[in-house]
Amino acid sequence: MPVRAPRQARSRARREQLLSAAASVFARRGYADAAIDEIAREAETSKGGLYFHFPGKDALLLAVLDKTAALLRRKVERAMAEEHDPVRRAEAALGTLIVTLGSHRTLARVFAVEANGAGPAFRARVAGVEDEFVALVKQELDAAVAEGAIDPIDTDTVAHAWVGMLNAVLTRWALGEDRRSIERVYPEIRRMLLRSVGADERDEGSEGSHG
Amino acid sequence: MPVRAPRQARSRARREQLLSAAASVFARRGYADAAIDEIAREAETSKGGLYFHFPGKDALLLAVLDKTAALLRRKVERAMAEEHDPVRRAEAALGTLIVTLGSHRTLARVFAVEANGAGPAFRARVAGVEDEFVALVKQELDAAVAEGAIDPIDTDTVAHAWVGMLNAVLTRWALGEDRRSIERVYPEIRRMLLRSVGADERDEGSEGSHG
Amino acid sequence: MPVRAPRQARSRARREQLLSAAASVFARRGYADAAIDEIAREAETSKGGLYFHFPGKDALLLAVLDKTAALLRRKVERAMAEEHDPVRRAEAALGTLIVTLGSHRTLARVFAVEANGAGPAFRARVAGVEDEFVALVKQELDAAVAEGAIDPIDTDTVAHAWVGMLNAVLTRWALGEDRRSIERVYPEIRRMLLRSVGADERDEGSEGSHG
Amino acid sequence: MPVRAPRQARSRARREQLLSAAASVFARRGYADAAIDEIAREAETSKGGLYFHFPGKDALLLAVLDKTAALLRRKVERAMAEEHDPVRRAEAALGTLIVTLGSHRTLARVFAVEANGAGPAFRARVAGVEDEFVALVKQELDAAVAEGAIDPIDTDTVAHAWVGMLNAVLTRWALGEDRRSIERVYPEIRRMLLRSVGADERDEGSEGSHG
DNA sequence: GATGAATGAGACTTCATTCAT
DNA sequence: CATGAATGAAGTCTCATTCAT
Repeated sequence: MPVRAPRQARSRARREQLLSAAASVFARRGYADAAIDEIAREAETSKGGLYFHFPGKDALLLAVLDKTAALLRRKVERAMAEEHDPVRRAEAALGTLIVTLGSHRTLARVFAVEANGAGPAFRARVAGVEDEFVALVKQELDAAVAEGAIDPIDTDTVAHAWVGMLNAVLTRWALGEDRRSIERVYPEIRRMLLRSVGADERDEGSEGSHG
Repeated sequence: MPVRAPRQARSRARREQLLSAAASVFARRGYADAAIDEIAREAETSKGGLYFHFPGKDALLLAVLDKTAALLRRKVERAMAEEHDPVRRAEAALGTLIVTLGSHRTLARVFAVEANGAGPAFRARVAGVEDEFVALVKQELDAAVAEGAIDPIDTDTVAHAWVGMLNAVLTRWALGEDRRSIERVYPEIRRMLLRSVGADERDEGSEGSHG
Repeated sequence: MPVRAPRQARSRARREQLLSAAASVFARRGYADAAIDEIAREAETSKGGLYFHFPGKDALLLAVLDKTAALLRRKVERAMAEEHDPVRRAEAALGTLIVTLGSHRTLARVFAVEANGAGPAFRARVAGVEDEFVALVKQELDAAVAEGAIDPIDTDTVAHAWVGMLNAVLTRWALGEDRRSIERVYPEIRRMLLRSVGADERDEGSEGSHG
Repeated sequence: MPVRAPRQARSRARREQLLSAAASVFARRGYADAAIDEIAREAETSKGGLYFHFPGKDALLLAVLDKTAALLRRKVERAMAEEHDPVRRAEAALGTLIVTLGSHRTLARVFAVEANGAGPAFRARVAGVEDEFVALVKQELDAAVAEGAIDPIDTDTVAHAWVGMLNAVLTRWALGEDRRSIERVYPEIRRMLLRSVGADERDEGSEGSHG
């Protein structure tokens, strides 16, 4: 079946084009003001073509969200696997989030901003992903507390707060209101976060391989 | 003209009704999905009546935002005036933000969530207000550093981070995804924040008068 | 309130205009091919104006159907009230149906043809009206049987058949495939129907006042 | 070319599959709401395949109509050939129509209902077929009048009325609003029709072989 | 012959805004 | 000041049809 493969490949490529165009338009105009027409045009296809691949505008946003989530998961997992110390693993997770979204401003904006203004279903999707990362962080904080590396704290609240703070930083940056490169700001943030749980931060120089 | 005063009063009352209805509908439906009709109905007036008081839907949201900002400013100023120690003043500002929005879920939601999904103009308005509070906090942190009360830090970044974290906490809560009362979570957050700048937190029992 | 009355009047007039335009377009194009745009244009208003009065295309058809049904009911009731003999009353009902729809080709077509091709909901509406008339006829046939005026028959089946035949005649005529005036054909049909139940048809000359 | 025959056979089989699927979907959804996709799926082929066999949706309906007409013609001719008495021949024609469509609810529905709501071209096709049967019936009625078997009547009108009534009965039944089996109702209808032309109906027991 | 991705015209519907009364 | 009917631009989505593979 020499026809199948190329067909599937083209189809998948179209899907990616559409997803990427959608992210771009959502980021530029906001979900509500994004026109299907514009997305189709930017993906160099037609409205009908778009609807062949996605059942509706909402599915498009959901797909962008899911794709972003998958990307984040992949990167974070890899980064955490390289560390063994709990605090460092937690910190690697957060740092990877920042670095990854920090290099995809479009995705960052859709993920951190537009999804929130687009209705409960989308918010829920993002919240679910956030919770995943909160759980990841909490797990490491628990381990760190257990082995006495940091002060005994309410790890759930702190994990939420850490992820929340990153979210806030990312949101600000994604909105273009923070001119400084996000990577430049992060070290100070990290120092703050570590200090907030009484973690020792002597030997940070050795890592810097997020992303 | 003895008629003037009551007329003005009625007019102002209408305005308030409309503002309150708008906040309520924006919070419930989101800005994009909020119908002018529904706002008018909830304010017990007509579409035409609404347009007499506000030139458009956007003006309505902007007005809600401004009203909320004024409320926050008022409360925060008052709370800060009661404290003299820089760290405590900073902390009073943040606590007041939390307590105030924490008791106006509707406003919190419009301010922290919907305004962000509604377009650049609205975001800018909110960002401006946030910056005010960042500046306020930074000013106190600078003073605290100067008098050696806390570690020497990048006060700008930390101020942003603090306000950002509060924003994240508020957003989460406003979206109804955090079941716990916001006041219950805040003490742990505050402890974290103070610790993150190396502030001493011995004597917290003495204050509790935010709001 | 000198404003109220004229406003309501104008509103009602618009509604009628729209209903009439809808009937006309539905008859001309068929329900599926009727464009809201065309109906609005023919009613000399705008698409939005139409949607202010009717929630959707379906409601428009339903309203036309209901209006037609009401018209038929009114006329038939009046005609039956003028007769006292059961067979004549039954016959008056059918004759009025014919004469009334026979002078409103547009309504006839919408009622007898388009409603059937437009989906179950519409069909059901028409079927309900048909059943009303079947019941009316059956009731008179039962009376006629009871007093020995006609042969003992399955009055239910016959009533259905009578109404069905009229429907068939009307449909044909409404579709424009029967060039003869419908009133011209009806006498022969009536004779047939009466004969089909063994009714005596001596003195028909005295009546002719349907309509 | 030994390949020709099987190829043609396969092609014809496809056509039949498509026709049958089309009838089924038209009956289920109505012509306007029937999706080419669904027809193709039900025929276990693809959209492109369908378009190879039929130039368009309309051709599909027309073909279903023609097929149905051919079926009816065949059955009616056969049934009429078995009778010699004019009235009986007329009656055989009608009875066969009822019995045949009565055992093909799908075809009945497409033929008697959907074709009417689908536009002039389709209506005309059905009307043409109806006229054929009207002519057939009229011819027999004329003969019956000529030999004095029935009253002198307007045979054209009566023939139209007879066919019309059958049509009404079939329509009702096809729409599923008449729960009784159509064969069960027919005898009473037939009695009515015969009586309506003054035909004697003593010896009905001998026939029952329509279909 | 078959497939299914792509097209694009056109449909319905929504809704912020206007304005005569 | 208020009302609510009217406007019309803009948007999402459907689907018969085409065509490269």
